[in-house]
Amino acid sequence: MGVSVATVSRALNDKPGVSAETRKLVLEAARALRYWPDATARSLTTSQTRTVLFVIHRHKFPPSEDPFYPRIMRGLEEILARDNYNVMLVTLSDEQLAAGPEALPVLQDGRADGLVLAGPDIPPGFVLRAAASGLSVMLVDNAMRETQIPAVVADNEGGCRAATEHLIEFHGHRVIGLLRGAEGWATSEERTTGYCSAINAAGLTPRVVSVSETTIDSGFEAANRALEAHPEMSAIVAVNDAMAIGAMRAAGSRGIRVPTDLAVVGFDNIAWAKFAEPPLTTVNVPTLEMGRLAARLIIDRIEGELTAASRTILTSDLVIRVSCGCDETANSPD
Amino acid sequence: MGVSVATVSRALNDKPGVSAETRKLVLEAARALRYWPDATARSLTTSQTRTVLFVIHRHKFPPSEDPFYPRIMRGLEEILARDNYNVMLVTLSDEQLAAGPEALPVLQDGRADGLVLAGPDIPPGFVLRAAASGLSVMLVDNAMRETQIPAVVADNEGGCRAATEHLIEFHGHRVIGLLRGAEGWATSEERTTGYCSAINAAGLTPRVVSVSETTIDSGFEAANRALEAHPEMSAIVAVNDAMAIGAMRAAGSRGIRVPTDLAVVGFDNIAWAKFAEPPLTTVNVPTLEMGRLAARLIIDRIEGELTAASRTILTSDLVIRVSCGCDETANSPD
DNA sequence: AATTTCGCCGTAAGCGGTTACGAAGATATT
DNA sequence: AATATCTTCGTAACCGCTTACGGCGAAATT
Repeated sequence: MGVSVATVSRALNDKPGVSAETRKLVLEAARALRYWPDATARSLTTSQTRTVLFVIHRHKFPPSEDPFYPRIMRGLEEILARDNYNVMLVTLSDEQLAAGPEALPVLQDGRADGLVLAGPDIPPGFVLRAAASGLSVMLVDNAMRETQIPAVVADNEGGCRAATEHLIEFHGHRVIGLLRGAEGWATSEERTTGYCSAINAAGLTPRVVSVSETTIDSGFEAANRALEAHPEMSAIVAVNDAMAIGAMRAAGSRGIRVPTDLAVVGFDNIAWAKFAEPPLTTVNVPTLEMGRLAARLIIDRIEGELTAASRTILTSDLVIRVSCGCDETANSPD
Repeated sequence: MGVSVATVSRALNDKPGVSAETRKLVLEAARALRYWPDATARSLTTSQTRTVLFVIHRHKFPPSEDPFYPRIMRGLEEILARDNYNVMLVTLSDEQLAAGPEALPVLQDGRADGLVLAGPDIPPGFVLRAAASGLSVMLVDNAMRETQIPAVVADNEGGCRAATEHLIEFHGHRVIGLLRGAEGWATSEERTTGYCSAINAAGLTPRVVSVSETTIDSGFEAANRALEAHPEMSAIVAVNDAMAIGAMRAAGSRGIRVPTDLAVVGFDNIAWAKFAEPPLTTVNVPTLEMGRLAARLIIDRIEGELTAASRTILTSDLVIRVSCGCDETANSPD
């Protein structure tokens, strides 16, 4: 009603310089006319888009057995949405990852304020160059110890140590095998470190079997190798749930009962661990929380309130189910 | 190198009116300077953002047991990215869904060219009003028969009919139960229809048990009810894999062996169906393809090449594993 | 009563592209 | 050689918003 665009802008953005009554008038008119300021035009002047990119290796976002990264993305979106930020999904092929961020228009054309790089498959060079290109960058489920990029990760080492300690101290196991993945995969390395530290602290001998993949089938195979090499083995820790389930199958096929004759512990607490036969004791990775935290941190970065590098380690706690020999009634929540 | 912005714009956009040599010069310069046209500014003039929103009920995106919708989103992203489109994740609460699209800035501030509404939880009113607001709209995994909105869905009826027919014709079952979900859930309704049509065509009697949820536990319970009511039942069809797994557990707890004494078939082909004990025969839902197809269709809509309403039904084919009594070697691929 | 101060608001520039329009040079037509 | 046509390219307006700046009237100060 005869009020200038400048005043409207100020009123809608809670900026000073508008009287209370005109502000109210503008707000009411905007509501009545269903008027929403154009995000594009706004971005052009403010040079902030209020969108962040969730960047991930194409093969790590589904198809995969467990919605690990989707859950992270969901946590991210949940918190970002609260602050009127949006999240775009960007899945990248090996070639794109190798070519680097400069070759990707999405990362270069000013479409986003920040990147959340998820998963350990993002090459260090990619991360560094992305960070150098002026965008706010966060890592999730990616260690990159060597860099200064802020990251949020699960406590892989602590979680695996806790699981191993539980087997030793609570159940009194003395021969405990570890089924681990390929060398170079940081997550597997860290979990192995946790296992070894618990084993060594108790004065026991590590029994480690490595396989290149971390699937049910490779867990099956690895468990068979472990049980053949050490028939006296009474417990197995696997670096992920798929391998643990494979290990339980291997035990079954050899007439070894879980948990009576063999305790099995996994890692990740995938959705189906609870429904395995028997329900699998595992280490929970708080994926939703990882996403939520990453959201908070990248918003702070984008808005310049946080500049220091940080490494946030979320605790991964043991979810006790029957496969480790505990009573089912002793279940921790979920 | 002494060339105007207009020429640069024309060269970069493959527009006519630029000589081949200047075009080459511009391209080279752009590459050398790592110059990318600003997406925001471009959007402002062209009034197209090249982004589409993947809208879904917050509880249907993970956390959930199976990455059903994430896989659809991935298929969507894959094809959209080819055409330089981007996809944003928007999860909505019940209240937001009820309030309607007008109340959501993301849908109103010109941030996107189109919406992909996924899952059956989007209220019809929401869909209609979203479509009326000028955005291109697509439905995925959502029937909405009554409307004119283009949709891509799985062939729930045909899939369930095929599964039931397989049990009747290939294995000769005569008493086949159906474990279905709550009334009003369209997917469950359609699958039930498919079951009934096969049963009726064979001159058999439908044996249907309804439960309000479709979880492993409710499948367990429903199967117990079905087996008690009809001890002669030799096969069970469940409207999803979780219930089918519950049914297999119920059989096990009653000393009924699967598939020897009871055949079980699920629906959805969730990731873990393959690893169930025994591996579950089920009906595959081509989630990736649904996403890919939705991408193609919404791009066509956005670019105005497609205006007619359409309903695309992707065939859901039977994945034969051992739980229906077939030999494991008869496996179809994945 | 004249002046200063201050709150409120409008005018206009600018964000970085795209594109209609017109100018200028090259080529074809007479 | 003069004119018409075509190609190539630059100038400037515009997209819808934010914000620096200045104007204006009311309140405060002298």
